[in-house]
Amino acid sequence: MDEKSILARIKAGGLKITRQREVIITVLIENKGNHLNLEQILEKSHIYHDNISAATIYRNITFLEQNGIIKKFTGHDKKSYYEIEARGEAHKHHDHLFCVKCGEIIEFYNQQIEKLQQKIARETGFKILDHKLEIYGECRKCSSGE
Amino acid sequence: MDEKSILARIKAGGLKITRQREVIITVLIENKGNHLNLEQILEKSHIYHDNISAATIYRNITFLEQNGIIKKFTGHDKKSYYEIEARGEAHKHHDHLFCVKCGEIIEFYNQQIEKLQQKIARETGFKILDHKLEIYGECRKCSSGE
DNA sequence: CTAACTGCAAACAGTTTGCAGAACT
DNA sequence: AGTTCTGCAAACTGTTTGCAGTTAG
Repeated sequence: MDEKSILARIKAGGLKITRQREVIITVLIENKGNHLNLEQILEKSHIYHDNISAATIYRNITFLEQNGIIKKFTGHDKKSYYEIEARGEAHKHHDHLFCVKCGEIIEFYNQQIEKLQQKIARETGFKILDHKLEIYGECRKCSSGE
Repeated sequence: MDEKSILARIKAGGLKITRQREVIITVLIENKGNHLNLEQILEKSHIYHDNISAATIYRNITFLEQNGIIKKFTGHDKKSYYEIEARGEAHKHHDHLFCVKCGEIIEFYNQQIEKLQQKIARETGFKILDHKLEIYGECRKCSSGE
């Protein structure tokens, strides 16, 4: 999903294109594949625009999340992290490995795990809306030489 | 893990057995398999003891968590939930299904998913320390009749 | 022009902490 | 007695909200 179509989506929602919104989206796209918390978004946004407040970021992110443009998750540190959805039409869900030493976050996708979840849901009579698999450990770098 | 051995563990740590600690542990054991947040622990504790404060519960829970006696996780509602570890020696990890409508939490365990995670870790050079799989959806009751 | 948006500061919710008194051993 | 623990209230942190002024369309 590129900036243009996100802005189009915003307009379609009867909302306005503001400098702040553009900047936030730019920052998220530039960091596609990363996972940013408020501070980080704030910091990076200031490169493009002097004064963007936390409130504005939260408000915009809420909209983006509700429209499936970004995905939010809560880290061990109780902060929320945001990540832009790379998906085209085929929504390719992915999960995360967190390195507890250096903080690196690695994405992965495993079809079999996704399928097993569907199986569990069937057995339990559960209708899956979403899921989140987080693995914590040490990445290659940290567990070898440090 | 029963109340007796938990209390023994506390003593071994050079700590004292207080009425509040006993009550908290009793409550957690009575609700083995459930997942309680602060309010719930507080409420259930008052059945046994008039005046237990939130601070005391947090402080004790921190100790219990650090000693692997209970497990904590953060719900979508940003509250922390606690659950006593049922494990004997063979630590049987389990994961959770959350009903977004009624709030019910169902546990499950799937050996294949655990194995696939190990496989992913191998491929990524990652050393797994812990993991968490949370599935959100509607439980049987809520998705049928309501 | 006017409805939506923003920054600010105050409000919130969950959790943590300092302190003086209470309780375990 | 001496140390650890507790309740209380105040402090903290991340997030949300009300408001008056600003801006996009």
